Formats: sequence, structure tokens, C-alpha cells
Amino acid sequence: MPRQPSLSQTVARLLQGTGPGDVLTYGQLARMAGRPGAARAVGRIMAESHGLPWWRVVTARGRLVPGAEERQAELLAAEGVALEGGLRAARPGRPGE
DNA sequence: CCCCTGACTGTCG
DNA sequence: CCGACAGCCAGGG
Repeated sequence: MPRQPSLSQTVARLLQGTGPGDVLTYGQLARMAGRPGAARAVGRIMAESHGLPWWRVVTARGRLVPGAEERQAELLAAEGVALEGGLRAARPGRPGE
């Protein structure tokens, strides 16, 4: 059977499939890529990859990308994503709160 | 193949 | 809320 494509390849495709207002976590991406627990690897890939909607990716705690929080908050707000406290996105996996 | 690094995650205090 | 610990995985040298 065909071995699964590289994580970076899958992650890139998943992000490209997302739209405005979509927010997911690294763990969520890793899980969708079929590599649960590879959230850390996903983050590394995100840092190296380019041309991807990185601003739609946050940590499991709604934390924004360190070093680009302000930047990300801007982009998310532009897509209609409500932030909490200013530098925090709603839990993608636990909405309705 | 071994070792190190990292945009992570969950639990505990 | 924040910090410390441990577990996990992929990429690059």
C-alpha cells in the first residue's frame, strides 16, 4: 500500500483546504494528517513551510504563534475570528463556551 | 543510523 | 494564569 505522503505535504493540503474564519490547532492538524502526537512536528513544518495560512493555526490552549501574536491576531480579526483577552483564539476543539 | 532541535500537548502544583 | 515535567513525532546534519 502506498505509504502516506510526508507530513508537510498533508498539512499543507489541509491548510489550503481551510477558509476564512477557520481556526485549528497543531494537534488537530497532526491528527487529520494521520499522525496524532506529531503536533510538535507540525509546528516545525509550519515554521519552515511558506505560502500557508499559518495564522489559522493556534495551540490547543488558544495561544497564538509566539513572536507573531500581534500579527496573527490582526489576520484572524480580519477573518471575523473573535479573540479572547486580545491574544487568544477560541478553542477550535471546544467551542460553545 | 544517531543526535539535536522545535510555531506541541496534557498533567500537576 | 504561569511554570515545570514528561511524552511524542518529523526533519536535518
